[in-house]
Amino acid sequence: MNNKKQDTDPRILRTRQLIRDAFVELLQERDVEKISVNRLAERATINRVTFYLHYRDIPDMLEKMADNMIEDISIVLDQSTESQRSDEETNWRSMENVLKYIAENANFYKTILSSRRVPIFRDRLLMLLTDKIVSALENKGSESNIIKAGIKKDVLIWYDSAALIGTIVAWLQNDMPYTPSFLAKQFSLLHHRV
Amino acid sequence: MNNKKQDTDPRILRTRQLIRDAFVELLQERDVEKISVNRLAERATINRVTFYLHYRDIPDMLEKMADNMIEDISIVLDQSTESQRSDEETNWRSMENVLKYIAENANFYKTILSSRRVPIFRDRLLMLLTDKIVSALENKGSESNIIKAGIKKDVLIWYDSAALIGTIVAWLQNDMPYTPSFLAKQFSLLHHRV
DNA sequence: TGATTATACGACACATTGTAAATTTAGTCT
DNA sequence: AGACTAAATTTACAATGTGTCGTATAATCA
Repeated sequence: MNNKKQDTDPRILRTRQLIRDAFVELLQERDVEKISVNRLAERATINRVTFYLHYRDIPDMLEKMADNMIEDISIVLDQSTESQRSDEETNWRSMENVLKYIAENANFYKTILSSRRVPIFRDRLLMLLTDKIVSALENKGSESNIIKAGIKKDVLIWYDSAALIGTIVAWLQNDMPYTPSFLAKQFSLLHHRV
Repeated sequence: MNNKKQDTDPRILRTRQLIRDAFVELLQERDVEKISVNRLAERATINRVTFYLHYRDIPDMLEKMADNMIEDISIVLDQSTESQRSDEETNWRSMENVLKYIAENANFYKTILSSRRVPIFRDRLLMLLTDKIVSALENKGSESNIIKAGIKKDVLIWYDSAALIGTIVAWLQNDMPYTPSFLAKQFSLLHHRV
């Protein structure tokens, strides 16, 4: 793999870290439309051309940053489900661990997730959570009370995954007034109200 | 009021309509980052300078379009609650009417609501629905089963408002596989599962 | 009809973009 | 340590986009 060099060369890591930090800084100051490669490079104390060595343009940069975010959170999820049985208890633990991880990196996640003009991070997280909910539902099977109550499965999936991501964002925007553990428990109550 | 002229002069109305249509068209073709005032004016068959007579820049245009959208939907909401008080039946009718209205303008709403890079319309709609849910909850009072079950009120509001908007967007993105009436009924089932 | 004003047109200074050299600097490897 | 490799810098360039001038034209309204 050529990735090895990309992931170990300290010059590359340093530059990417500088770009990432500068982007988060600028995003706290202004809308994303006003963030030019010019300003980004200036703030990151790198040359403008160097930016183009790493990313095609700013949307490309956002995508790759979102990829990394999903990778990080997936690792947390995988660690939570090591034991492999996908019951209620496991799902609740997973959510708790994800929230804890987000809380530990609150500055980063608050900025990128709650920034109104950069929905890509929210979208990616939504996809991840949707997958999680789908597989949880499939394990539950068709005898679920929800389905019996006349609620369509896809509507339920749309509803709950959007609810999860929206609540997490609101929680961050309000500076995390509840502990990760408490919020995870709230999700558990809300999600299984039937 | 000076607004009168702004709202009646056919030249102004025509120009704004041209801009709006051109924007929706372009948004279906490319990401919003690639929509310049240049291209927008060209597609709208107006002079570029004319755009600046109406809007400061593209974000300003988006805001004003979102204002109009909220205005339109608020009218639908007000019509639904004209005579009646705010009981369950009324809330359900309101939602049904909003969904019907959106379905009638599906092309416009699908484009602007489901476009990933233009979250302002979704955000505004979220705020509107949040208000609606808050007032519905307040009418219900504190004897609500939900509150008794240990679910925090603000968490519930975050959860359900995000769920509503997310489901509507998913419904549009999937080309409205259910009728407005059916989906409103699904909301009713989901929202009152306790 | 005459006054008003939205729009068109051409032009301007300036910023941003994306790319292409050649060169310097820093990290890696033996 | 010295040689090799590649990342980063520097400078330059054409193309595009931005926001704002006058001034002229044409549609609207009273």
